[in-house]
Amino acid sequence: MGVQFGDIIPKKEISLKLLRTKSAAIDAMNVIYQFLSSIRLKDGSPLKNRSGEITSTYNGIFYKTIYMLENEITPIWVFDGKSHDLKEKTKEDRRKLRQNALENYLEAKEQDNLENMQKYAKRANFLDKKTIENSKRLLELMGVPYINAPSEGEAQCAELVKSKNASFVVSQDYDSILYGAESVVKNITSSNKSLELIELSKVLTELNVNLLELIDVAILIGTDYNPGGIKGIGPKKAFEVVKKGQMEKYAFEIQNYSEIRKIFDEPNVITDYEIGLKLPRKDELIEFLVEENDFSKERVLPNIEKLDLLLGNKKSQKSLESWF
DNA sequence: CAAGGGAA
DNA sequence: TTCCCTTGC
Repeated sequence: MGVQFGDIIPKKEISLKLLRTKSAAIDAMNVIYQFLSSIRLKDGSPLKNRSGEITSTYNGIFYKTIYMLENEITPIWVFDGKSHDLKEKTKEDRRKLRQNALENYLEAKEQDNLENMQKYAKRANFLDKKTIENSKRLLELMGVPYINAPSEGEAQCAELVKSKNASFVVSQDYDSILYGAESVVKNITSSNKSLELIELSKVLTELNVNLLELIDVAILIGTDYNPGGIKGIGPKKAFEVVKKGQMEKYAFEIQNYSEIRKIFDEPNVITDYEIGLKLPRKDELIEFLVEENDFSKERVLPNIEKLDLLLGNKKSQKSLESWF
């Protein structure tokens, strides 16, 4: 979900072309949940293989990866590790929301209410361990790198940008900038929706704060580690408080304030990882998609060939990561 | 969400 | 060619 900065954070529209030749650190969980809620049949049910296991996720990863490579963007998928203890409440809240949605879905189903079935099915996304493991396996077979973050994926994505192993983060949330990522891109899709670029340095200069102050703003509004933030304080007031140097007045009201600040300021990340592209393992890929998960062979084969071609060309060229 | 096919 | 809509598993 992330911090609700609202309209306060400056962003700009960009074209896909601007991202050409760059590497993207993808906040995998964020994107996978999007796949799960949007890749659906008419009745709102997700795609499944013959055993009833959900395959929308694999569909999304497969086609989005190819789409990015086609546009000369190198994806690096970053998966969450173990979340911080302080996130428990947020996780529990989300579980409840999903459970609620599931109950609403079942009720709509009983009433044969297709519209509500679609609506609630999209919110009742339960992701199991096996789906995550298989997602990683799929990327491996495709020859595309992924990283297991020790903790938050968004923090690891930010590390990749900071170390210039990626140029930007792909996520629908802004949180990566709090971890110090210079660039976050929202809405990388093939639809007409415009791409949105958020640049940390622009955010800081335009709002006239430093990163630590921005983190304080986020904590006042509410983060995953202190959901809800301080009652009565939204984005606008939060900036006022921080700019007037009044953070101390509120800090004591926030449980674990300094610990939360540290999560963003000194994120738990790794710096030793493998991000090279390989050639796809075609036969195993066909086996995974077609045999195990019932993708249509007719549709998958040309895409595997495309992937092979794209990666074959790409492996030789290495570009230095930076803007402009 | 992206691909694919048909309409514009 | 571009747009729109349906399908995918």
